[in-house]
Amino acid sequence: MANATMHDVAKLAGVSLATVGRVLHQNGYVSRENREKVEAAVRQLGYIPNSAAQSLKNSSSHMLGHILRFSPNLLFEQISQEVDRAAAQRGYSVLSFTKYESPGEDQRIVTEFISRRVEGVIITSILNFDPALVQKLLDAGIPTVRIERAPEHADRVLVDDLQGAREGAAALVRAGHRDIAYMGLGGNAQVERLRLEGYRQALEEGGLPLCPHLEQLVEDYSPQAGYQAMAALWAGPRPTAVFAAADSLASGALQFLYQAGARVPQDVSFMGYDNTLATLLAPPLDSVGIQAGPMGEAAVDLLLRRRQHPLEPGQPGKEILVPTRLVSRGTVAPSSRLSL
Amino acid sequence: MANATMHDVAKLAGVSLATVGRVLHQNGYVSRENREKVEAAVRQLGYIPNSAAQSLKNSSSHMLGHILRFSPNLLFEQISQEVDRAAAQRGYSVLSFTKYESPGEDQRIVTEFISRRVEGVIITSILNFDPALVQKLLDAGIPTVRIERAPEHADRVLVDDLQGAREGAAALVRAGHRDIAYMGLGGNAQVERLRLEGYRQALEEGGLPLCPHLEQLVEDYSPQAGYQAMAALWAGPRPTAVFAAADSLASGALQFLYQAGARVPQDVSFMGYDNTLATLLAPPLDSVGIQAGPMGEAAVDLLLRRRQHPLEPGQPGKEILVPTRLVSRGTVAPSSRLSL
DNA sequence: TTGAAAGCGCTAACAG
DNA sequence: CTGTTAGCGCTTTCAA
Repeated sequence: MANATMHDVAKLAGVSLATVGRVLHQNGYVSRENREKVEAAVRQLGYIPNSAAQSLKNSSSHMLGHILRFSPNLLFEQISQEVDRAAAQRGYSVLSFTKYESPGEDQRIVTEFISRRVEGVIITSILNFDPALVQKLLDAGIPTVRIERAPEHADRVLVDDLQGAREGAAALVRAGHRDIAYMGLGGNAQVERLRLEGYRQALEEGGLPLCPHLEQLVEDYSPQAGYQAMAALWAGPRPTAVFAAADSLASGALQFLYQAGARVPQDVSFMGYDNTLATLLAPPLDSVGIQAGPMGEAAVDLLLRRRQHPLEPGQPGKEILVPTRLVSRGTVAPSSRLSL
Repeated sequence: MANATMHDVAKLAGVSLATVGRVLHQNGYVSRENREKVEAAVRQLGYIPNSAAQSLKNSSSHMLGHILRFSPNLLFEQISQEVDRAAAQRGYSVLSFTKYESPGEDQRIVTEFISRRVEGVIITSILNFDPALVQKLLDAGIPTVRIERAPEHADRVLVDDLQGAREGAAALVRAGHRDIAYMGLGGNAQVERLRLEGYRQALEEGGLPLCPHLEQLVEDYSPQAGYQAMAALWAGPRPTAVFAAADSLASGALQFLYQAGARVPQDVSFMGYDNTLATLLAPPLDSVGIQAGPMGEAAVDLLLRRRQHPLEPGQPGKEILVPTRLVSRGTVAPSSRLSL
């Protein structure tokens, strides 16, 4: 029942603990004969090292921690997968916690990470994660990296939202649209500011005026918010194209258009953002893709590299900017509205 | 930098290790005076126990393992969240692995679980997970529970798919539809058999004939498959209602209908299954909801209970059937086709 | 009511 | 080339 230990292996092979250790770690000299005896014993017993003992001895757990929050789109789930995969490839396992809004939650998670002696922590898209607790991790010698929403001073992996949004809106401009609406989150968090700014830059670069009534700023990324925003746009002077700063908003916007009987792209062109739900919607949407794979890899690498060169207090953190990738599926059509 | 140990606490408090232990575990007798000294020292040092040492000593890791596979819908992500949450509430952390199809993957994951001495493993919706490896877990004294796809003999948490599908199709029957199509996965895995069977039962109970050409069996749960299935249905004698055995299939079906210019529910009523994407689609879909919360809880509880009463070899595993919950959003309309 | 001490399984320095 | 040994940090028995 209980697992075999190195001791059992040594006894069965008729050698000492140290010899077993040498074979297992392939270091030091071991006679061919003993090596084979040990290998046979390992196989026969199905010996698997006890990682608690290893952790204790080496003070290294080979685990990373990941904190994220549930969200209405699939992006964080994707990032979670990719973080796990990247970690696995580097011999690490990931302890994930989904943060819920319950008092003491942050505290509990951080304590758990410290207790488990994780070797790094990834915080995905939670700007306000209690800074004192992040500091507590750093004090415990645990490097921390942020994905997507991050304070300036932290190590972080960000989406190139300015460029991404610019590219998304530019595609609409290039198709000849002049009345291009934007829907996205309000507030002045960096992510939202950059997406809006990218949209505006694209319009200006296309020689188009910015119309406040075409900028719908909503309160959250729910489909409902997208629905409302689209309803508002449809009531006023109608745009011929819409750029939604998240596929989840696009989802709601399409629900409104469906109900209103307007068709995409015949009646209005559409561009989404993040490329998570895009393939699931009707019609499948053009969307500015966020690349979860590279982000997960970058985060894990940054963390592991910090083990050699810890972030000195006061030093600015390292920022890795991951480019977006626009995917076209036919919801951007040439503008049919006469422009002269 | 490195964390304080019990030793540090003892020294600072001027007592022995054993006394610190007593305070920490609230057992044994400790004088009020010493208790307060220890508590003060713990606070001052920010002492957090090293769980590797605890695991080693207690041979119990307070971790569970979870294996799941990436899927095109959101169900498994939901289950993953709920498993994590249920485990956290019971003082356990979860080590999750997403299984990719790469050789040696199963082996690697199981070895990792045994090495970490997880106290139970949840396998979500992977019927063919190498049985020899599951046996290896059991041999190592690690109980295992399956979610959604499970061999008969295993402890398992299943969706009541027969009842769920019956209820979903029955809603269409009640609305007066006589030509109700089904789209779902072929093959004879239990999940798929039961959903199809539920659909058929509902039709029979409504006195409707079963028409083979209305049963579209596809190869996978992708939107593309749903699209194709809907195209096939739309080409033949058209149904007035469609029951999709997964929201991801519904997603593709709606894409086809959108393109074909048919409207839901005016031209065809629609019922989805699993209720994951339903709120994101246009129009938001009626769907038979799978309850990830109760499933996650049941799985964790089953696992933890097995620590007291291990599953004897030969004994049949325990099965927990979680009911579905139909959610209406207006895509089932009365049939307009004359029935007499 | 308290402390000393053994040992969980593993690693690695040291002595042969 | 091989074996002995001292811990890593914690729990718990035993003796005081």
